[in-house]
Amino acid sequence: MRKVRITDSLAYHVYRSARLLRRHFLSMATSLDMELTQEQWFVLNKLVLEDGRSQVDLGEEIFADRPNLTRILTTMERRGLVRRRPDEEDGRRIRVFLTADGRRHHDEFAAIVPKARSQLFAGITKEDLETAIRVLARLESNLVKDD
Amino acid sequence: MRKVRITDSLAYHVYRSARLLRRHFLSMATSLDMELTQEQWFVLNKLVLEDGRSQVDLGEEIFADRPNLTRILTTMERRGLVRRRPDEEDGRRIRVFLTADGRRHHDEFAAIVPKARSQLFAGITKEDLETAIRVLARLESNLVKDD
DNA sequence: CAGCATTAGTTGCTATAACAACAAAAGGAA
DNA sequence: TTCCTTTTGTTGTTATAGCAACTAATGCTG
Repeated sequence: MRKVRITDSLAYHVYRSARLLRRHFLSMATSLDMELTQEQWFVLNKLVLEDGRSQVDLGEEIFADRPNLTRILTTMERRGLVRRRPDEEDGRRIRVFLTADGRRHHDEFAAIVPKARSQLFAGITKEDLETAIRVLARLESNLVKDD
Repeated sequence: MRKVRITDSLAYHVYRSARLLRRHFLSMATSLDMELTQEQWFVLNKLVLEDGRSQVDLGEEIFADRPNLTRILTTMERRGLVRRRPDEEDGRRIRVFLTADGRRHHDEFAAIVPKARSQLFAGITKEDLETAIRVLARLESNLVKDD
């Protein structure tokens, strides 16, 4: 049998990049004296673009499943970044809103993103970066399809 | 301020791909009646290439930090996939060995990897795939450098 | 060789991830 | 309207992720 060497695989690099990015993200937040995880940042970002979304809506975009999102939001609510309010028309839904502090966290973090990106992507051409994004997007759609 | 839209970023796609790959991996293992996580597979793969490595050695390659690896190995040992034995020369080190069952799990899973890959990478050219791997590898080295 | 720094591994704490099971509300069909 | 299905969110269990702190063994230095 031909040996499978995981370190040659895209899957391995996706896994490794994801871990390193996660760690990098945490240290960026810490450098701003914030306690903010990558997933919490995704949520803040989504809420800035469209406040008051239901949890299901948020989950579809950041791709957290419902239980995860419940817990992420519980943590964020405890930290005062978001507020949850029942939907007045649909008793099952809960709408999620940014607090002033949540918005402040978002803006502060967003301000350093461009500089962070330029460091992360040093030595990578624009074309290659776009190719990588396109490859991952296709990989994602291949993976979603076979659900 | 220009809006940062995370879904346009490579970081977002790395995060999303990693989640989808993780999930896909689990369902592949389940389809073989195995209870095997992605990280456990990485460990098996490394041990097949070189058995009896220390935990630090394993950690460097699969990039789990020491506490994580301790717990992953504890789980794997409980499931009978690996065996830990103290290094006879260095009392601090613990060497990790594949069990027969661990090797069986590895071989069974390795056998379906090529087919899985062809599904995952459908519609992606060899060149683009290689570009994506190269981009991620560079991203990783950029991230490791600034530690 | 005595004292201290380093290395390897573990434990504790908190957060995310995947899955199953559950409860409550809404919606649809007989 | 009653019953059943679907949708939304929560809770429970197990596993990984990141960090700090700890122990034990080793190695270095005076």
